[in-house]
Amino acid sequence: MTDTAPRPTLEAVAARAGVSRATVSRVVNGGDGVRDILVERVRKAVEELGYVPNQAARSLVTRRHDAIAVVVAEPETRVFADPFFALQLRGISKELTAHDNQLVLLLTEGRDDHTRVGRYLAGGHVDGALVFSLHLDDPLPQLIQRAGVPTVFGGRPGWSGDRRGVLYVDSDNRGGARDAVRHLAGLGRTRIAHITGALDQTSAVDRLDGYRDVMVDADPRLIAEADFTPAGGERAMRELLGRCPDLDAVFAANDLTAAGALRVLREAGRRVPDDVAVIGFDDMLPVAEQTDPPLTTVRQDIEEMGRLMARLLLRGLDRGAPQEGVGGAPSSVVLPTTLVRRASA
Amino acid sequence: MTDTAPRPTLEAVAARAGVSRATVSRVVNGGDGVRDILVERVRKAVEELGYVPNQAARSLVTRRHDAIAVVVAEPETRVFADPFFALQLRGISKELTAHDNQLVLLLTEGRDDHTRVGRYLAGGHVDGALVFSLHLDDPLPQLIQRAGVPTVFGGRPGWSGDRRGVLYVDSDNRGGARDAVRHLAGLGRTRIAHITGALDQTSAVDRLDGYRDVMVDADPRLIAEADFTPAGGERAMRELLGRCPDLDAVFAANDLTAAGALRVLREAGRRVPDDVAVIGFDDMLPVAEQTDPPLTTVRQDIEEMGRLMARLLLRGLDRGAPQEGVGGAPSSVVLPTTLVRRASA
DNA sequence: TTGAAAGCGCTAACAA
DNA sequence: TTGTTAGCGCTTTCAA
Repeated sequence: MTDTAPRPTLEAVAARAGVSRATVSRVVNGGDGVRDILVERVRKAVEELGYVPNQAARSLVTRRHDAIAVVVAEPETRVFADPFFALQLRGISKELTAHDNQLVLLLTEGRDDHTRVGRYLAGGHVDGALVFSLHLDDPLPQLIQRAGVPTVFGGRPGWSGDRRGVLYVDSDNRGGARDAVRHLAGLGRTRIAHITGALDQTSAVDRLDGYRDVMVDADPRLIAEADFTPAGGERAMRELLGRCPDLDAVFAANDLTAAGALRVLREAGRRVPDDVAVIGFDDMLPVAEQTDPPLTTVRQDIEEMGRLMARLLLRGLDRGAPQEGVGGAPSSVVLPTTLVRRASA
Repeated sequence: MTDTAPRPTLEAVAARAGVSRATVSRVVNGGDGVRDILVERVRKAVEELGYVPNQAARSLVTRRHDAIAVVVAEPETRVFADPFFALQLRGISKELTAHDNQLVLLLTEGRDDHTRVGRYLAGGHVDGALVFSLHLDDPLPQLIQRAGVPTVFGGRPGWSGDRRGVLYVDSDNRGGARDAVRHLAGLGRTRIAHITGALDQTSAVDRLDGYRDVMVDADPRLIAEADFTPAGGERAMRELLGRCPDLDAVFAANDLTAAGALRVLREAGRRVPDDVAVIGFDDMLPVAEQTDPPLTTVRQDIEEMGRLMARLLLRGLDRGAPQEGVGGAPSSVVLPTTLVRRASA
């Protein structure tokens, strides 16, 4: 682990190029209003000295950091058990990189961490924040709001407070759920059950709402609560089978849950999709393609969600891509979902 | 998206507490050599004003950033198809947080990104780097080495260059593979096949070496090359079945591959574990527990790897936990693995 | 034990 | 078009 050699400063470059610091600064920041000959000379000096601007010094005066915090508030391990998180991150990273912004990752584990994150955000280290916090009772969103940092949420935040100016990017969970249930109905199924996700998350609530939109007069016993996990799916499926042995279809809140349900159905001797059709949500490939039979599911474009979050934030900061289409303030985005047909329904 | 209110400076705190800036600075940084009465006064002023130090100004003079870059160089999407990455990140984040360091995430996509990352690292934005780069031909490690940033690698880096002072944290891939194959042999299996991982990654090479350690005179036709994916596992398993119909066990380079193999075996009418015993690697729960039958596999403690990487780096920077045990320079770490028995072997 | 003062490396008025 | 100069907010000698 070598020590870093002392890096050349603007001063050094200026000396070498035979110009003032101001001129070097101008060239380094785009070179507008500087004669071509000088631009050339400065560029050469920069090159020769291997000059890289000191970001701390720059931030001190510009009050910009070109850095965005990504806050992942996930007390549970669920986020880490599926590629969801990584995919969003990738989308975010791509967009930030394209606009020369750094990504500062803040993972929080429980309440104690909240104050730490709040302090950090309030500390003006970053220009904005992208926040994943999908739990209804989570204090984090408000905390961040108070820190006065421009923020975009991943998924509709489930707070009851002031919603004005709250920006988020979400999938059309409700619409996707409707599509899934309609597809099952189109298959001629009439006893369509739903296994919910963790109902303290807006995505789970929205998917349940979508189910209800279609199954207006659904037998309430056809709904079983779970938590997005395979184990939860198994438990819920057993419950359902006990309560409603005549069910002929299941819409599960996500693929993991559907995988659990599939296993229980097989154990119970029900054939899928002949006896019971099953649909999941997410289109999490390693799961959806590996189940037996492969899972029909509702796909959401996770990476695109990430990219959009970053774009929205950057735009709000007056950087990033110029507004496409009509101008005006950026607003929340809800991305469409698509039904992916495989063998299970 | 509200604008940030102008934050109070040291100056303001000093004025309010009726002391000099220097004194406030001392208090904020631990308060050594300042009378208790003054410490008290300053703390109060800090509190009342909601003062948070400006990190840019501080870095400018201290040349410290309390920030560590995590570089994930993964041209393929594989990293994102399993929770491996997220778990390491979690371990890293925990350790960094415990020592008040920020995590700057740099995701690279292909070669073009390398120069960007190199520039960033050389730019002195961070105090050190944790790098995941497991491909044999990857230029990134050398690039980083040249940038002169203290670095710890995740997984043994597969370069042929100067290895002096290269620090890494890895699992005992070779030992774990040996355990797996020995376990199969202990089950009385004699025709034990191996499906490799992507052989441009050291982990795959090491696991293959472990297999060979035990199967000294193995029929070379018992080895089929794959790439850590389920599809690769299927392909390799078909190959193997064609070449060596008499095989009675398979050690797959990871769980995903094993899952693919399992499916092909079932299609081929081979019972697992009765006809063919199968072992994977990773203990990736959502996969290993969901396969049919559940997968016997070699577990590595991913999160701990991440934590250790961070600890090693921090220690090299003379921060972090005081050296446990004997002193001296930190050195690379290879973590043990454990065999987890389930139904497949 | 405290304060005064000199920068850290850069940008951004303002003059020239 | 270029240079001069005054800070940005902080830490850190050096004196007192």
